[in-house]
Amino acid sequence: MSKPLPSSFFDRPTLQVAEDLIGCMLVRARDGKTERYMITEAEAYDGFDDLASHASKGRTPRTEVMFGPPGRTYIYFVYGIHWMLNVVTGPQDYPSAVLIRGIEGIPGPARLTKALGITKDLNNMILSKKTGLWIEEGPAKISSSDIQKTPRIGVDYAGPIWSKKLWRFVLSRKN
DNA sequence: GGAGTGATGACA
DNA sequence: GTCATCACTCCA
Repeated sequence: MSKPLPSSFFDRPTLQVAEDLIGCMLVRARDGKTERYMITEAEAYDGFDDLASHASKGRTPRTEVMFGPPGRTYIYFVYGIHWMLNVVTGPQDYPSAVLIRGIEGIPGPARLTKALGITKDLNNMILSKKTGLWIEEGPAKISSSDIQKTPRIGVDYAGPIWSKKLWRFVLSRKN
């Protein structure tokens, strides 16, 4: 099988990484089993000025991970209930990440973390087999015409400029 | 449509 | 220390 994507994959512009992640396989290894799911939905959070990004508030203990090196996990807790899985992108000291919003069979960012048993324990970890969580190339190259670009979800508070950016990527197979 | 839930950051 | 806010999901 294919190998985990190297950190160099994530050391690129965030939007490009987000789009390329569509169709890749999210792999979770635990309890002696390895599960693979195709990524079907992802969102980009990019830079200091993106008001929808936690990093726009500056460098804090929570957002520190987003400023770190690419290819790591950024996992945080929201609404007192849900875990979110992000992958850090871009260079060191530049805050950016891609939120994995959905995988095949499990739409919804909080549902997939629940299904895969992803919690704070996996925050700020390198995506690798050692971690038990990584991403591989997908079985088929996804054509850009099969990827929809839409506004991000749940970020109206960020104002019209940032909430309207088409930084959400969704796989839409056409048959 | 609205509740639930607790970490986080802002302010003092 | 307090307070408001939240990158969501579920049930009505």
